[in-house]
Amino acid sequence: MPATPRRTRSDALQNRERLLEVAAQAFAEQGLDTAPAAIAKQAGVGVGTLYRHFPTREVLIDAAYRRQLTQVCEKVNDLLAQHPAAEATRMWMEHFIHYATAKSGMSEALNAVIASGIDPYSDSRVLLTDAVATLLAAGARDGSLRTDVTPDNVLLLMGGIAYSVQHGTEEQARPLVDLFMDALTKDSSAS
Amino acid sequence: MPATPRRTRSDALQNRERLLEVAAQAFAEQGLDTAPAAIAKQAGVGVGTLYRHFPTREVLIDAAYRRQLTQVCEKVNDLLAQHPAAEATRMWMEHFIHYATAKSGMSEALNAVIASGIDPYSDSRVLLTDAVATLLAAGARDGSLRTDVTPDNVLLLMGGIAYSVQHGTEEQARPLVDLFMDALTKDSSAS
DNA sequence: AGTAATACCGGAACTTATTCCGTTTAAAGT
DNA sequence: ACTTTAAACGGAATAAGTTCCGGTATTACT
Repeated sequence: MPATPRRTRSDALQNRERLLEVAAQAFAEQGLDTAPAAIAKQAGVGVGTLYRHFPTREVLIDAAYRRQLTQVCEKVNDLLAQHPAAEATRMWMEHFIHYATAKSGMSEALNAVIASGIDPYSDSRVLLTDAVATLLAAGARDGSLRTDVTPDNVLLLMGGIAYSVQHGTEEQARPLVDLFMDALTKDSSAS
Repeated sequence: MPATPRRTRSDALQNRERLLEVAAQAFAEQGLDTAPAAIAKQAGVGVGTLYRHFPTREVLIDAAYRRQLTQVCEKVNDLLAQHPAAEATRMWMEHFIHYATAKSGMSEALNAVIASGIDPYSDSRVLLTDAVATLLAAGARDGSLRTDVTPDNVLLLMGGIAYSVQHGTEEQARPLVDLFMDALTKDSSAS
């Protein structure tokens, strides 16, 4: 048994970084169904290398969009600092939707991440879940949001909205966000 | 130019029917990712025949689940005949969810159909849209449902719920249905 | 019934995604 | 500096999905 926790090779790190860069650009320009082989080639590595770093399409997408997603999720803290929970939530959802419409491929990516309950522990999913959890917790504290909803519930429905937006415009998503917010802000003593 | 609108060959019809039967069973037993080749083989035809009748996976799924979906959608009329619109809607949603949890593969199929805004004119999608539209219209008539929501909006969110149910239990879906119904029954004069 | 036209059939060929494995090369120890 | 070790590499091999085309069987017509 090799008890040598040898550290990661430097070329491996570089290749990984390169792949991520290329993938992010390729996804944005040509959509999520860009051929893995093409990405590998442009990054100057073999497909084997790509698959070793990112075993499935999902993992690659997840990693490629992580940075952007991080930005979206960080917005939560800013918003909560300046607005009551319910309002912050609405604003965040709109921010989220805006992002989904603005960045080509983003909503596809979001859905790939959100809808894949298969792997609830992907980094991006954790990121999103935490963001929503923070909002819900704040809502519970100031009493502006109902307490019988889980972050997963919210994410799932937001994924649905993002998906619909993908084929429509930001304006078309508005009614859905309104609808959803109405539901979230309703007194939680129902039923 | 052959102006002979020759009628469809009888063996073609039989094959199509056979494929549908086999596909429905295979999907139910082994999930939606059953290999096309396997379905074709069990139906005793070549893959070419399968693809001619059902050009994409979606079309096949759509066709295979049509009958079951029809049943679910027909329930709308029964429910509306005996209950006010809002209550009928809630009951129908629960029926829908129940179906999604009971029939293995059903929620996958539902999502394949609903989430594929790509082809808004698939037969099953029309079926579902009509069902929801009927409910919403009834709600508008008796004033129990808000009027600023489209059937597509509703379907999309129901798809999300169905998807979450796929990985959970019927009970876990309840809060989401409640949430959604709260939103739908809320006064539509908002904002 | 016999024949011509053509819709349909089956599976081979092609394409694209994923896995596997012999070779290379950076890292750690001498 | 040199050797050892195994992590990482590239691309060939495999698997799965989809298209294409030569052959066959059904229909419509005589």
